[in-house]
Amino acid sequence: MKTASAVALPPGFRSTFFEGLTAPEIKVVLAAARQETISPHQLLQHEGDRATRLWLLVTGRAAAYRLADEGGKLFLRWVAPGDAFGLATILREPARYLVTVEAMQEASLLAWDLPSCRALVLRCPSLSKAVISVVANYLDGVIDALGARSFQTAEQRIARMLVVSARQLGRTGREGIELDLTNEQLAMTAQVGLFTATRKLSKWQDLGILKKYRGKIVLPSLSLFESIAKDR
Amino acid sequence: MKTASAVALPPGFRSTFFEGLTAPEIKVVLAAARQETISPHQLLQHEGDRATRLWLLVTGRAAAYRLADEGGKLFLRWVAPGDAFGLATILREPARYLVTVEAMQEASLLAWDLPSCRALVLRCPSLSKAVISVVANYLDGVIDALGARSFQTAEQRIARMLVVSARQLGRTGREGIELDLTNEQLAMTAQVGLFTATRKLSKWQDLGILKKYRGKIVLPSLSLFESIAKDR
DNA sequence: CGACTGATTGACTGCCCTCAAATAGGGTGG
DNA sequence: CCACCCTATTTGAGGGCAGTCAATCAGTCG
Repeated sequence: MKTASAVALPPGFRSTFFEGLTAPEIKVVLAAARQETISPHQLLQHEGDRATRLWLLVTGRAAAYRLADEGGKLFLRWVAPGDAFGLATILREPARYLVTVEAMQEASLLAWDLPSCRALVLRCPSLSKAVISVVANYLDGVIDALGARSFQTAEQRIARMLVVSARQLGRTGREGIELDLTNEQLAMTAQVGLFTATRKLSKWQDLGILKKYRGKIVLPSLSLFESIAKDR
Repeated sequence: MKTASAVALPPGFRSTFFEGLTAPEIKVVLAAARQETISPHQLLQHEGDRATRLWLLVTGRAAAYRLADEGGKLFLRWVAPGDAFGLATILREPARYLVTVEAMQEASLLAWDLPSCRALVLRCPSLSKAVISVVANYLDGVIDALGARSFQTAEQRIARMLVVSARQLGRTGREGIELDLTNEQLAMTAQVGLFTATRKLSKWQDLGILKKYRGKIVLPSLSLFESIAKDR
């Protein structure tokens, strides 16, 4: 039986969110989804708001962060295609979003509203486990970030963030992995001052281990930065 | 029908882990538990090990941390009576503990092994939601810690940790809230050098807003430290 | 009364943040 | 095609928070 809203996924689309679900379960989940589109700088969810939507990013890019008291943003992680968020929607009644998620590029996503989530969680018992998996993953990532912030130097954190970002949103170009990041964005994600980030990048460019363009960084080799991030 | 191992809980024992479960469900869960005891400095779980046990702390105190590369410990949170951990055990097969949990005092706990967890999760659908709640809670706490590390001064972090610790493991004495913490422990939990912690505590003692003894801190008023932690 | 662990204080160092000012890239409109 | 603007980037100088080292003191327990 066909559903009225046939969801179109890009060929080869994979999501860890679906791992652990059976094929029929995935079909049921997809059938309940609505497809949406969003523009850069728009908020997908705002921390503290009531959780009424579960999302799965299909294409594009978003960032999850928490707002600090004085207007600062505490970057938490990139949201890449295949990543789910708004998971608080699964919980029982009084659930609120933990973080704010903002689109960085034109993005398309799947969305499930509150009634759909409640229905799905009853029909697919594995769904809860999938959610636990994803949340545990986020937790792991944030703990890593905390460790980096506590035990690593600014240089190491920047190198680490280059590696992490490259894996999540890097394109493979002819000179190496291309990253669409401004110095300011990199600084924010690596928990480092803007000027510190600029200095380190300049130094690395002088050393010839990366190339910089306006709003773009090209890394010929990731392993170099992996060792900078770990060592010492 | 009575179970062979009747679990004895202290009067008035409450756990957020049980919120959202119905009374019969709680009974089923408790019936499957084994009661255990552990001594200070013993590890309840070790990060990276296969998750084979789900725990609920009944009495005593434990600490969750992650081991850094060079032997350092990244403190994550206190584990107080009513707190559950080892939640990775609920997940499907290849689950590993995310963090290390160490008993700080003589502690008694409830434990569920892998088969019990699998059985329980089938019998109690709400159990998964309870686990998600708890993990989300941990995530929230770690994000807070990351924000503190990024945006707050050493002094603010120490004040914050005094408040957090007082809430979780403070006793009410005649002079105020008593905390069994050494300077070194406080420094570790607040992500601050030992000497920095000592200096701030001395300063506060000179100001008369707290009293120190060997291995013990007494806070007449929490709100003072709340404002120190937030302000600026 | 030793021995050990925890606490204290001072002096020094250094990483990294802040501020100021100038430069360069890339797109737009005339 | 060029002038212009806005934003991203670069570089230098300075300063402060807090971490490190060293040495001493104090409390507790055997």
